[in-house]
Amino acid sequence: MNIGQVAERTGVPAKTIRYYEDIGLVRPLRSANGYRSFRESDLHKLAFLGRARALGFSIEDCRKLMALYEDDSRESASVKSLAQGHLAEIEAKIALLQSMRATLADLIGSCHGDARPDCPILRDLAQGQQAAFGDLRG
Amino acid sequence: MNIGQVAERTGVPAKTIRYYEDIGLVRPLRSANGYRSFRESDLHKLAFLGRARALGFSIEDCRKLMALYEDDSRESASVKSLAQGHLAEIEAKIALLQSMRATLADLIGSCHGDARPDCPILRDLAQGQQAAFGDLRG
DNA sequence: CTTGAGCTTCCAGTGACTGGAAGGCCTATA
DNA sequence: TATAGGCCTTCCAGTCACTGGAAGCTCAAG
Repeated sequence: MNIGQVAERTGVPAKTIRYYEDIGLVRPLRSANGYRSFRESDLHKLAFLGRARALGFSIEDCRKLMALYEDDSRESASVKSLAQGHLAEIEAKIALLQSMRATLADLIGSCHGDARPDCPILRDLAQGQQAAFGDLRG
Repeated sequence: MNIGQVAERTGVPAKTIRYYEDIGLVRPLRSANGYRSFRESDLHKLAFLGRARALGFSIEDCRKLMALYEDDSRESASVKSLAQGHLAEIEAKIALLQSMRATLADLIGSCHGDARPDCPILRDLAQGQQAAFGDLRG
C-alpha cells in the first residue's frame, strides 16, 4: 500500500509517516519505482503509534512501548511504570495550567475591559503584587 | 548593571535575556567594553516579561502586552481580549490533558503490573478498542 | 602575572513535526 | 501521443522559546 492510503487509513499524516521512518519507528518496504510499500504490520504499528501519541506519550516513550509490545517476554510492570511516569507528567502539567488559569481568570474578572486605559492585568504584570504562582502550593 | 546581576534580580536567565534582545524585546545600552548595560526600565521590562511568560503568554503575546503597557492611550478592552484568548487556549489544553489523564488512569488501573506479559495498556494501544479520545465530547 | 569569574558572539540542538521546492512516476483523457 | 493532474520522492528550512557549548575578550584580586 502507498503512503497516501496508509495516511488515510491510520489517520497519521504522510509527512509524519516519513518522519517516523527517518527516526526508525517504521521500516516500510520499497517498490521498484522507489515508492514506500506498507504491509499490514506497518499499518498496525502506525495505528499503535497514533494512539500512543494521542495519549501524549513522547516519541521515545512510543519507541519503548513498541519494543515492549513486540517483546513476548515483557513484564507488564515495565509498561505500567512507563505509563505511570507519563501520568505524573500530565498531572504536573495540569496543575501548572490550572494555576495559570486561576490567576488569569482572576485578572480578567477584575478588568472592566472598556475604552479606558486603566487595566489591572497590566498593573499585575508590571508590579507582580499578585504573584503569578502564589497559588502553586501543593 | 551587567547581565548577570540583572538575571539574578529578575529571575530571567542571562541566556534568555540575550535572546530577548535578539528578538527585540529589550534594548539595553552598551558600555565602552561592549558589555550590555541595563537601566532600571530594562529590569522592569524583563520582570514584566518573566511574569507574562509565567502566565503562559507566548512571546508574541508578550510583545503585544508590552506595547499596550507602554501605550498610554490603550483601551483595557484590548488587554482583556488578549488575556481571554489566552485563557481559552489554556482551558483547551487542560481539557485535552484531563482526557488523557482519564484514559491513562483507567488503563493503569486495569494493569496488574507484575512479571507476566499480559497488559491491558498495550492491548488498548494495539487494538484501540477503548478509543483514546472517546471521552472528549464537550 | 596569573587565575578565575563574567562577559561577548556564534553555532547547533531540542521535539515533533510541517511547509515548500524541485523533480520523478502513473493514469486518464483529448 | 501529448499533456494534465495527482501522487510519490528527497532535501532544506522553519516552528517555539530557549539552552548548551566553544572560542575568545575583560576585569578584579592576589
